[in-house]
Amino acid sequence: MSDLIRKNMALFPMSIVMNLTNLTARQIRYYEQHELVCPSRSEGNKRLFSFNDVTRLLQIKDLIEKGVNIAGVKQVLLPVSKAQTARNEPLLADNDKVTAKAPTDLQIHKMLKARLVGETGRRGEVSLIQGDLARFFRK
DNA sequence: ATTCTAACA
DNA sequence: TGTTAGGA
Repeated sequence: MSDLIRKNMALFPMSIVMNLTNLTARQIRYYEQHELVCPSRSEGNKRLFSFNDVTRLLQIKDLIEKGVNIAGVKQVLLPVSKAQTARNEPLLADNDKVTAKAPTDLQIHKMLKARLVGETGRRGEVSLIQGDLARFFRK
């Protein structure tokens, strides 16, 4: 079984994702409304999250904690369509090997992501990012 | 027992 | 965002 399928497979319910991400159910549902994650549904209309969903939620959480609002998060994490997670199709936002289409937007996306999600989290750089980039995310 | 949607003291 | 009512 491919890794991609594994990562997009609908597996866990709300409770599990809550513990995994330390986000409230309210927040998780809210982010879903904003198309930041797209868990599939069970017959009983219960949300079923994939590994990718959890990963994205963790990234969202990270950005929110850094002071980025929904509008900003949407620009860092490309909105995902229902079909992508419901099925086992690749998520554009989760890989680097997506160089075929819209290279310009992708590059811009990666730049913003790199600046906002600095892996080494250098202090002092945060305020600068929030200050200079904030206006692009407002509203 | 869990999760869902909608709505707001 | 928290919380809660009312269902499934």
